[in-house]
Amino acid sequence: MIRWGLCCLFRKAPIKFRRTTAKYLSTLSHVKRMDYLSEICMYNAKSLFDALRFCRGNGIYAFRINSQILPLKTHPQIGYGIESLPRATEILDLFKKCGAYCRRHNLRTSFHPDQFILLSSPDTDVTSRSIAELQYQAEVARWVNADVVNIHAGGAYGDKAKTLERLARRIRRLPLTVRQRLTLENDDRIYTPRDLLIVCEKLGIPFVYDVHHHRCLPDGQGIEETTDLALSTWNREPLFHISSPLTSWAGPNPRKHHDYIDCQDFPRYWLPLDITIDVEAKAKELAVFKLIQDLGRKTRTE
DNA sequence: AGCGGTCAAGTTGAT
DNA sequence: ATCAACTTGACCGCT
Repeated sequence: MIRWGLCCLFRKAPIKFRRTTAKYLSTLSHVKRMDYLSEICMYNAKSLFDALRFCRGNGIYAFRINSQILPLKTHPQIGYGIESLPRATEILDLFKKCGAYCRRHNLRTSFHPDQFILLSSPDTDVTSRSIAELQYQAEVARWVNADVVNIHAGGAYGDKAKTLERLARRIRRLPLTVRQRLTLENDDRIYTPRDLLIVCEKLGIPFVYDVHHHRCLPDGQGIEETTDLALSTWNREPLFHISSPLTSWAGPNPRKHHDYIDCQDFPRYWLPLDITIDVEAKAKELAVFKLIQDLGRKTRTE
């Protein structure tokens, strides 16, 4: 059975997550700043519970948690520890309640730190900030029982092979809480599945296969072969990504995501697999519903 | 109440 | 050398 995954937000369901900016926070006194952050973190923890309840009620059993769930947690100037927020225990308990809910109802959660999180950079300031961010996301992952913190390999820095070696070294040295959850995903500009599968196999890190990125940046290996190789890197339920191009595959920028998934883009080979598939589409939960429906209709009429 | 400018971060590639 | 793209809604502050 496929476990369908929703990414971070909702199009129609009235569930929102709040954020703030470093600029605004820096205009507040320390006390006011901590109060404000506490309020947002509390709100987000409650929203996460709402999100999980919505997903469970609608047949969506995987949910990707936004990196900003605790906004600006590792910002170099205004970063903070959860324990220094007012009502920290209440916030923590809410997150742990989300974790218990996931365990009880077989929901899977994951994190996907964004493009600035780079373990492969030659700049050690960049990597140490990235490691701090990964530690924060892994910490929240522990509270909510998330088993994936998924990143890309980063830039080429003029030499992909050297960069991948540097990446492997940094991954080996990560704290266990991070490394146990870390996964690598192919991107649409630089690192293909073929590049990353080698690293993943070598390090025992699972590979998140994004077939849309693979189509944007092919490597001569087919979808079926890549799927099999990706599956073999997982010591738990595999996680894959699907999306469709905004305009068309022939258009100027097929990398941009569409509101929905064109079920022609969905690899038939994936249909019988026991995997999680995150649906990366701008119509969010509506896109998940539509894809499930379209695939059902299609397979019935064939 | 509504709208517009703005938002932590790095890297690449177009100009 | 500079700057948009990547991705992206939600925030604050001003009208």
